[in-house]
Amino acid sequence: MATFQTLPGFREFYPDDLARRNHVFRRWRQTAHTFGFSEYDAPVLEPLELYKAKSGDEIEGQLFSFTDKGGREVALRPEMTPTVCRLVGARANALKRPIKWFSIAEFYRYERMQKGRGRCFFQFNADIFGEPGPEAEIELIALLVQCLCAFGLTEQDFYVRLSDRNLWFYFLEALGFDDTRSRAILNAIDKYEKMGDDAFGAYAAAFGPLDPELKARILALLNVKSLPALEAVVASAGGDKLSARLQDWRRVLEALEAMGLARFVAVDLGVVRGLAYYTGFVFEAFDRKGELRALAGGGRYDDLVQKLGGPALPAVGFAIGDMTFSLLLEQRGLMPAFVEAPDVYCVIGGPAERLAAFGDIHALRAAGFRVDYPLKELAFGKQFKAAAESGAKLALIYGGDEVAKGVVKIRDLTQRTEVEVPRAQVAASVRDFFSGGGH
RNA sequence: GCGGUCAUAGCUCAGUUGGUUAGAGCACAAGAUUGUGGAUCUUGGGGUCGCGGGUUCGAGUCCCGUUGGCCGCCCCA
Repeated sequence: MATFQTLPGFREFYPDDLARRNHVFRRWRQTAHTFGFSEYDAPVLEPLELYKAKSGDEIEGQLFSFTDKGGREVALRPEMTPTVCRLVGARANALKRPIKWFSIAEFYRYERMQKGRGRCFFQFNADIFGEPGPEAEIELIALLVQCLCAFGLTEQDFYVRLSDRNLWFYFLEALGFDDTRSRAILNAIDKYEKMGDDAFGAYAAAFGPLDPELKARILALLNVKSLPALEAVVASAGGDKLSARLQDWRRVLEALEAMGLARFVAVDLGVVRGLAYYTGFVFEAFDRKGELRALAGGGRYDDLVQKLGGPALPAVGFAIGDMTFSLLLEQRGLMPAFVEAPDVYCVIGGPAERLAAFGDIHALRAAGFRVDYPLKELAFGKQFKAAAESGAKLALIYGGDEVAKGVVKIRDLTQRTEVEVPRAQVAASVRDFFSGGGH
């Protein structure tokens, strides 16, 4: 047993683990690029003040924070949003619009370990800046859905719950609640799913019991599960703000319908998301079985760039965490077994054949194929076993007979078929195999 | 921060009312095996029984503490 343990909540990635992690990151990155998002990165260590400014002083208890040797109060980043707001804010006037950015980065939070949650984790973050209308939400929800579908997940596996803090505020305003009371109500709504009626206890303690009729109307909105239901409940409250807001809802849902993504999206006003900096649409992705914590979450935060010292700049963003997401992929059998397999494994007869093979091995590698071979002399039987276990699609066989004839035997390890090709044509044959739908 | 539960090989686990030198399967390595597939057989390496203290002639086993894992609460940007 090793003398030193990893710090609690931290993870080590042995090659198999890292292969899976890289597989996930690679798909996320590809997907973001297909949507026209640009990748950025930023420091892991930031001034503590950046997070206090965004979330308040209480946040410090949940950060890895300390004083550095220069006396600066610093913290390991617990999220990307403040950082990306600073980056975009600093160059807001110079950046070509729309600003569509993403990152894949590690974050740190000083919290208790739980299933799907550790003290360090990775997130895929995507944000759109400078777009005040629901077009940004449309683009981001579509990206979120595709980031999950890219792994083979379907509407059977997950869905996105869409809600709207603005709609809630307008609705509560129409019911006669002031801003302070509205925020207390939203807190109750956030907890309602878990706590039921007790969720309104904090409100009652602060402002007195909630009028039963008002409560009934709040619960009516909370239980809305479709656009027609939303329209009906909202119509009962009336008001221009609300009807304008419904227009945004229709645009979002129509667009997602047109993309063929409506089956992934559920209207659900029960989602309001905890911390209060969201200013409009909010959304969260969950597994359909409801066994795991949230897969992803996001929403609009139009005031945050300015609050952090930048210009007024509307923004929408979301993040997918790697831990819960990987759990879901494993549960559904969607994590590939051979994410790090070589393309080609060479079977080599002896020292002389090894020298012959080396020329092809290096040429194939230089051409971009992943090629492996046994580092020391092994019996043929073991080499074929090693080739099969490696996950390679092809074996190149350099035996005494082949080398003497100036050929290489190419074995398709999946089909269990073999062909002999002249040495000079090995690279071309391998290329044909892999470009011809051979994998 | 609170509560429950657990800790024996890289992994999954046995280990009797406390009793010699702590075991198995898988994995890993070598051989059987000098030309064709995840097999089989043989052999091997690998453990301060999480750590520290206590009880005892004797502790993997009982007691206390501690560290860590898992599950839940709080929180979840």
